[in-house]
Amino acid sequence: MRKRKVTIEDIGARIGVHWSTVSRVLNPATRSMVSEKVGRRVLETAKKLGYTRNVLAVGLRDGRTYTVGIVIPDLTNPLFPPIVRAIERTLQAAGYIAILADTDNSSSNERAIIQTLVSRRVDGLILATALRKDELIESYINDQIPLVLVNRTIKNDSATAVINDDELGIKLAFEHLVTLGHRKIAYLGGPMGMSTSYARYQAFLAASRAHGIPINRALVVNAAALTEQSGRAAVDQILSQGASFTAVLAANDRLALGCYDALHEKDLHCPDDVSVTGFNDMPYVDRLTPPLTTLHVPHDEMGTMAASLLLHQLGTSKAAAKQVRLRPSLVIRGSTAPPPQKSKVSKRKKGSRSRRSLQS
Amino acid sequence: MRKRKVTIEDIGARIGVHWSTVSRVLNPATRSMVSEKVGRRVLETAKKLGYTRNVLAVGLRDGRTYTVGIVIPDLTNPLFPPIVRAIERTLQAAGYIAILADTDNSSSNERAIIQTLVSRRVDGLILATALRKDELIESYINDQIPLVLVNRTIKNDSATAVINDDELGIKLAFEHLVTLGHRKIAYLGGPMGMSTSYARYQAFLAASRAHGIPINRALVVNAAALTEQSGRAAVDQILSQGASFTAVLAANDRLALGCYDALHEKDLHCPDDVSVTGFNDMPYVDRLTPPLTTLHVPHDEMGTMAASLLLHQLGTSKAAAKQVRLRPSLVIRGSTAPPPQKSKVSKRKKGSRSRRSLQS
DNA sequence: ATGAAAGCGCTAACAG
DNA sequence: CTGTTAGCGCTTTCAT
Repeated sequence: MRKRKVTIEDIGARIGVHWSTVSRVLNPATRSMVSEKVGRRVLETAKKLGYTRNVLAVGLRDGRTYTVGIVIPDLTNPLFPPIVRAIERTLQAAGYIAILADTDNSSSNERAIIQTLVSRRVDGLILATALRKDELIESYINDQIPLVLVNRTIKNDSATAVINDDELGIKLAFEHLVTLGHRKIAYLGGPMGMSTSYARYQAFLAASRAHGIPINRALVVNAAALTEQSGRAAVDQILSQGASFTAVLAANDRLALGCYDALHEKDLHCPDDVSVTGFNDMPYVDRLTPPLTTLHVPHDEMGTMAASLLLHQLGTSKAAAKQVRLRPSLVIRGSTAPPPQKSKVSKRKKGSRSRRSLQS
Repeated sequence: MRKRKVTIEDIGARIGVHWSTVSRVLNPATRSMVSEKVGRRVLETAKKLGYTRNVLAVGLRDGRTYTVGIVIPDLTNPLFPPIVRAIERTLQAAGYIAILADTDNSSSNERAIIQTLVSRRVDGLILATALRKDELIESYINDQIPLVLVNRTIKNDSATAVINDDELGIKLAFEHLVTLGHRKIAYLGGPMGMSTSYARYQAFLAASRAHGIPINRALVVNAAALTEQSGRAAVDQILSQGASFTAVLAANDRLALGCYDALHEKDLHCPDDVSVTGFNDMPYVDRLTPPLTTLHVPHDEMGTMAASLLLHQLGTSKAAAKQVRLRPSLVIRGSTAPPPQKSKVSKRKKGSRSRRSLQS
């Protein structure tokens, strides 16, 4: 920083040994090559002079930076901090550090950011930004850049990834609703370009079939973004179509929150009029009114696992792509209950009956 | 990464010019020294070969890494993501990147982490971990390490810092409560070792005096941590002492949440029985029941400002320590209301009257 | 306008 | 056991 840093040469000069000797002492692996007393003196003066090894020089020399880049869409999305934290912790324990970059949900940013990361010679990348069809990521895989995807993955399984078992999650939520007695279940999904949203949507369709519940297209919306705002808009849209439903299965907690808003505005009560489920178990959703029934995903484990997989790749030069799916668990809270005797939804709507016939 | 990266020497060899020429072309500042046509050819082949400049080598050579370290206590505390994000955005725009490190609220971790950061030759540090008496930070300041404190600061004003105007915040909250008619206001503070908690506590005392409200020690607790858990414990403690109050002024949103819990458990209703105010306006506190009245602090601006100040320090070699205080604004939501006609708090308690006499 | 070479701090291979 | 040296990739003087 400001004042010139002390180097191994400085400390060598100070006690009259060559800097290579100093280097040996300072390096655990080679410490044994040096005599006891010289070693001690080196260590002493190193401390006295306040020596800190220049990791850049080391990196330059042996082509590893012990640095990995973490790329996420948006740090203020409560989903990510726990993941990032776990990644970091794991990396730190292995002597690596993390450069965190936020793409602001823009893939043009993403390109530039990853470019920066690469030019800084990160040893590997952990990306939470994958799209199902993601040429950028595929090109990095082609370039043999060690890389692990987290939370979302790309279409073909060419990447190492740590994701949720989305099918299981939706299945659990669906079964929960059905067990409560729901048959008219609206689905609030996300952008089809994301593996999570896609898988959850497919799982919803599958679960409907499995339970012999015909799919009412008027009750299914895949929103353009996983935000409260688009969740709200989606529910408004469903409501405006007048088809009746007693539950909303949302593919994501934020969508579910948007659903809360839409219901609230229409004076519909959750869970008395409409049950709602989410996905992710974001921090603080247990403190909402009502507390959100949702799928808990093990964020910590997700981060830890992603970091471990990357570390593994960095160790063994050639590792096959590998997918890990973590099992979410259903957390039943206050937002789900048996359906009302008489559904309030679309009661006042004209034509709700004819719409309802779409169900078959 | 895996395959050897292409260097300026590679591209020079490819078109038969010396690498120093290539370097000149690639560097905007020296591009003009090179002939038009050579320049073009260099750029072309650079692109063709997929050249990415090795920032490590540059860093080693001219002693700057264009990297700054961000140290925060805990990324999963909703307070920090917005700040970190703003810091990052600002840094990125200036060609810097951020290494993020989480101390896990442990100052022994912190020491090691900053050590790591320093050994990686970060150009500067942004710390959100300051204690009022913080020898570690003081030593870094002595070492002339460019450094900016954010959110919290150290006792003497020797550090550059971006903090809240805590006094103003507490004053606003207090006035709000007084205006509603509250006179028996409990205070929920945090650890006195943190500048924020300290300042807010002092401000509470000052505000009480200013409004001629005697301080009832039984209504004032400075909790050991800024968590929901300790907030809850603190309110339990106040409640158990039996002194009556109609409002709780919490020094922090998480403490306020803990207060919600404690109240809820005792069947006390907010705001009908007890009003509650927080501080920070964390994400989602507007969605609680009741929505929390709190002090909004401009997290983005805080991050942006901190990054800018650091950037400034990195530019001009010698900058005087400078404090920036951002003004919080009161956001009135559903957790505050006029006091009840007859306070339910401590009604059932024996001896509450004698306790109350402590007020004078 | 371009080539040559020094040097940033470090590790490892090679010599004693 | 310890000293010498090359070289990681780059920028920048100094020559030409």
